[in-house]
Amino acid sequence: MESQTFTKDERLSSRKLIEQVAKEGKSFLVHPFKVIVLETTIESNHPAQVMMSAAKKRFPRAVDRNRIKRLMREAYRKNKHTLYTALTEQNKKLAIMLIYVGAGLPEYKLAEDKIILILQRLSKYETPAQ
RNA sequence: CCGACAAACUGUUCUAUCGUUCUUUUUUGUAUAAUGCAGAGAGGGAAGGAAAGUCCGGGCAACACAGGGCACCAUACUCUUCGAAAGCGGAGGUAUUAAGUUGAAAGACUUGAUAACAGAAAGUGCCGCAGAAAAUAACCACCAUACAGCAAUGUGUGGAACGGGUGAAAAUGUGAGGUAAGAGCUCACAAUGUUCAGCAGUAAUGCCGAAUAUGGGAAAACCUUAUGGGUUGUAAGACCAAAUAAACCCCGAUUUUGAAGCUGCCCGCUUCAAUGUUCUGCAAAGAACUAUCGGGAAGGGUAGGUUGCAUAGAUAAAUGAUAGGGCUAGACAGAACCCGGCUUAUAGGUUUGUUAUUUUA
Repeated sequence: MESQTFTKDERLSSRKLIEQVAKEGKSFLVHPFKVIVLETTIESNHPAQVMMSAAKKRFPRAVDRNRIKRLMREAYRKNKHTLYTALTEQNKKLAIMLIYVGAGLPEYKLAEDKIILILQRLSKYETPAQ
C-alpha cells in the first residue's frame, strides 16, 4: 500500500525556489485551480514538491484561507501516489504551486476530483522545448 | 409558567480510520574527536473569548542622549482600590438632557443618558443669511442745536442703546429715581462671574455673607496655562556557516610644523625658529588636522542554520479529512515576541438579580 503521509520534504519550502517557479514556471488552469509547474534538479527523497495557496484579496478572512489550503492538502495527500510512480519512471522532479481561484468555499468532493485530474495531467507533463 | 432588562460564566461533543506540527523515549542504519543525519515504533502537548482592531501601558531589543530653551505630540472636574504602569476600574461633583413623581405655577425630588468637564478679563483671527451694526454698535423713531422755509417739514452737527425692525445671538432682567432725551448714571430686588471670610466635605463642590464686575459666541480656528513625553519595533536584535575588490568612514599603534643648509630633485641628515592651527566656552587636560600598518564597518556577495521563542509554537508557516452517533445541525472567527487593559464581532446555553402580564390559591 502506498504511503499517505505528507512530510515537510514533500512541500515546497525554499523561498528562492518559490520565486523561481512563480517567475519561470508553466501554468495551466483546471477550474477552480490554477497550477504552476517547473522541472527542477533539487535534491529530495520525493519526486515532487508542492505548495498550496489562496489569495488574500479574494478571501480576506484567515479562517477561509486555512480551510481552502487544508482541503487542497488533504486531496493531494490521498492521491499523490499516482503522480509519484509516473515521475519516478520518467526520473523527473517537479516543483508545483496550486492556487485556488474559485469563488466561495469549495466542497471536498469537487476539490478531490479536480486534484486527481491535475495529477493525471502532471504525470504526462513534458518540459517544453526551449 | 412565560416575557423583558442587567450582570457573570460558557462558546458542539463522542467513536473509528488515514494524516500534520512540536516534544520525550526506544530502536535500526550511517557519519564523527564530539554534537549529529535518515527511517521505524511508543507516550505526551497542540488556537480564542475575542487569537481580531492595533487604541493605550509595560517588558525586551537596537540606535540616540551634558544641561537648558524652542518646536512637536499627548493629557486636562475631584478622590481613590487593585496594579509594574496606563487614557483601566470604582465612588462622587458640575453642566446639559430624557422619563417619572409632586406642585396652581416657578420649581423640587427620583432614576437614567451624555460631556474633547482648564482658560474667551493675554493676544490674533472668525461669526453664513438677514440686519444700520456681529463687538471701537445710530437704520427708523427720540432729544438739543444751526441753517432754509409763511408753515408742515427738510438738511447738517451733536447727544442718546429706552422703543421698533433683523437674527441662533443685539450689550443682564423688573421697578423707581434721574434727564433736553436717555443710559448700572444712581437706588431696590433678582441673575451670572470673580475674590475673600464662615460652615459642611479628604477634595471637586455646596450653602451662606461681604466686596467687586456686567467685558456676546466659539478654545472642535490659532493660541495660553499646567503636567508628562527620546526614536524605532521581533522582518527588532545576537551568533554561526558560506562569500569577500578598491576608495570614502570609524578604532588602535607609530608620526609636530615652518625656514635655512647639504643635494639637479625626492628621501634622509644638520641647525634655527614657533608655546603650529582647529575643536571640547576659557584654564587644566585632551582630541583632531599628515602618512604608513593592522582591525572594524559600509559596499558587494551569500540568501542556509541556531537564537530571540514561550507548559501550542512554526519560518511559505502545523491542529485537518472521511464515516457514524448524540441534540434541534453549531455564531463571530485562526496564534506569529510576551504580558496587562480598552474597543469591535458573536448563534445558542447556564446561573443570579430586578420587573410587567396571565393563571391558581
